[in-house]
Amino acid sequence: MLDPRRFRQDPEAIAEALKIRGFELDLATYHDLEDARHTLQTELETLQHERNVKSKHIGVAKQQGEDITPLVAEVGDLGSRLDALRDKFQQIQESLHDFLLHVPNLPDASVPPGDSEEENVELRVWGKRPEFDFEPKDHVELAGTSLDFEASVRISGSRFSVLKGNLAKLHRCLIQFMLDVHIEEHGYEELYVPFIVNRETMTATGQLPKFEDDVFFVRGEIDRFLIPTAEVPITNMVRDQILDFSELPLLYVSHTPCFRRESGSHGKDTRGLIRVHQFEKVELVHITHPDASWEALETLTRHAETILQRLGLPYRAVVLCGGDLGFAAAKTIDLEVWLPGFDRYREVSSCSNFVDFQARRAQARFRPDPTARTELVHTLNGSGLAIGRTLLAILENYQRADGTVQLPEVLIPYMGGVEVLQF
RNA sequence: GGAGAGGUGGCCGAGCGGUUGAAGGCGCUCCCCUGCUAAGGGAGUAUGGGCAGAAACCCAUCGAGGGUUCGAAUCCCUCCCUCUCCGCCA
Repeated sequence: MLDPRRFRQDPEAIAEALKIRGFELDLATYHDLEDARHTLQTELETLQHERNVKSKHIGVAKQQGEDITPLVAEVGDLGSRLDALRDKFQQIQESLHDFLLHVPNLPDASVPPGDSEEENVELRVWGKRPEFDFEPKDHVELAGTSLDFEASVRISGSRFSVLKGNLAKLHRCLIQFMLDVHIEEHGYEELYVPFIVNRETMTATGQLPKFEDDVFFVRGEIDRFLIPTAEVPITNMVRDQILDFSELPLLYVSHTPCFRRESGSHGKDTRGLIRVHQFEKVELVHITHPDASWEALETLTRHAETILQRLGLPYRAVVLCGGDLGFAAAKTIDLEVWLPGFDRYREVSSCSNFVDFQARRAQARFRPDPTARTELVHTLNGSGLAIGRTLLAILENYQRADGTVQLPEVLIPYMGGVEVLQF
């Protein structure tokens, strides 16, 4: 959520800044709500004050043994007038809050203009794309029966996967490898977190209220949702917390499954592991001092890149243009791995700085020094990396003419000495 | 699943219908005193909002939401959560 004060001060400037991401701010509605809020609030508070004063008088009079009936009469219908006014005020407050919850974050000044993916700007390219003296296969062809979509369709439906044998093991080892690097070399603290979360948690990170159609809902006594990314539970570690200055930055890493409805992507990426309802990720989250978040975005992105480099996978880093930017992000750098089977780069990590946007929704604060007022922290996250897509990138980049796959050096110890995958 | 006890500030904890945003303690900040140390004295110390900011003033907030009342931390209802005992269970 954007700062309501800043909003009040200059909504036109905010509307202008949001145009970069192609968001049309409904200024008329905003002004209507804000004006109504202001009028009602003043009116309500005056009336409340009146009631408080009179009630206090009654208390004093009663204690002194005076007759309070005339005083009670004087309060008259104040109560019912207050009730009516409070209802109206709360309704407006709710509408205004809801309005603000639907407004995306302001893009950082460095975010390039553009409407779609095509206008993202390449920052750097790493690694040499493999050259094959044969026609490279995609991961579905390569994995053969180790990737059992017939089973996953029977078990759950389309867009799920069943991995078998060494392919399933490689999938598990990738998780282990990534966690080890981030914990032992990059200094992250590992977390194990819930995969089913409540509405408040989903609202804090920005998935709700706007994107309820994109996530899986769990039926029950209270509303709960399957996490679409580990960012949700991890960032909510600091929801409603007041951290000490000395605790920052917090660096968390966690491996979780991610569940997505993919409701807007019918017919898109239907082949293989590229776009599924359930996949695994190792996620990096930074909770930082507001002055440190831009540097942290660099650090976090480099940490994710380290994984690709260790695995010897060619990739490029792109900065997302305004039109491709996610709802809560101020700036995002995507890491895209080269996929020979698709003859293109595909996203394996998305590293974002949310500045205070999520922190405000989450009321995640810190105290700069013992006497100071609390301030909002900044939050960042990025995949380090998406497991399924990394797995298929390994298959496609390391494939050989005979259909076997040579494993990257760093994974061999994890695989118990297995150097080549045969399917 | 059954029975019971609870949820109050950064933390502990009192209050159970009126001037209580909340005693007391711990912690923290500033000042004073004490030649170190230990200890002592004083003042201050929630969040959000009315309001860009400061002061003053005002409003709201005692797990959440409703209700009763002139007035609710306090009484009633619903929900959420925590703890203890029993049962069940990876």
